[in-house]
Amino acid sequence: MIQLNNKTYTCPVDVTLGFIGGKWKLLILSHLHQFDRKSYSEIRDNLPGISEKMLSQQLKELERDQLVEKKILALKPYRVEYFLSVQGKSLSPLYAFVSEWGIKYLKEQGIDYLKDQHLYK
Amino acid sequence: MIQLNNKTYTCPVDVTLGFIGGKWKLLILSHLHQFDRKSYSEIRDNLPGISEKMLSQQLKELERDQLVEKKILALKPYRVEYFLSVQGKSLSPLYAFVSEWGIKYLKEQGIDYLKDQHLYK
DNA sequence: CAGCATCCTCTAGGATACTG
DNA sequence: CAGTATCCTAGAGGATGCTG
Repeated sequence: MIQLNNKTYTCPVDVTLGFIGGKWKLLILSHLHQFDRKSYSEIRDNLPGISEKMLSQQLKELERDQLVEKKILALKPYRVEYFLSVQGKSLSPLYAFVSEWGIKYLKEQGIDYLKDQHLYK
Repeated sequence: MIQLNNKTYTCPVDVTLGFIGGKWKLLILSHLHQFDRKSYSEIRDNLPGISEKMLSQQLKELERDQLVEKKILALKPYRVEYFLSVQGKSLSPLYAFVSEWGIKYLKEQGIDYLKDQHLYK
């Protein structure tokens, strides 16, 4: 067992899951990976089903864990943008692989995501 | 939105997460990746904290999703072994990356997992 | 040994309304 | 626009005991 920051992990995989585990983290991260910089409402609108509570909560945790950074663009009207930090970008191969794997799986099921992407908005 | 098997997915990442999401799946899969073939009790003992209910439930789902296969070795005494299917092995780069990332993160925190692995049993 | 069946807990996550 | 504050619930996950 690995002790770190008052938490216990069973193995390195468990450690990584501590950062990206849960229902939304990987979806948020891979969206930022795909679209570079996004406002709060852009992320929300690109993740159908997420509640505002979950979005702000997960973003806050991702900031705390230094995977995501926030930049305040303007105070009135209040505008921000979120983007992957260096640490967050170090997981880029993961976002890419998980997305590719999904696309490949869909293709095996007869769904051409890349071709029909406009249909899935 | 992508429709597949009566479920709705927001993007390919979401599709992949349908297979490996949750608290235990990736841990089970990466263990089988690391150790090739394992009996039920070996997996259980290598995943501290997992309940038997969770283990058998997750294994069953992984079998259903064709990421894991089970081979019955003997009937009395009943002996089985679990191992990654071809589909399960297609996620190997993921297991490797997630583990490597965790090891690298630990090293940045001053923990040399590979060197001190014997301490974490 | 490999696992169900039960029952239970708890918290991740959701709905809604409100604020700077 | 970008969030917070409350309140609430489903279901993921846990504990225990039993079976072929």
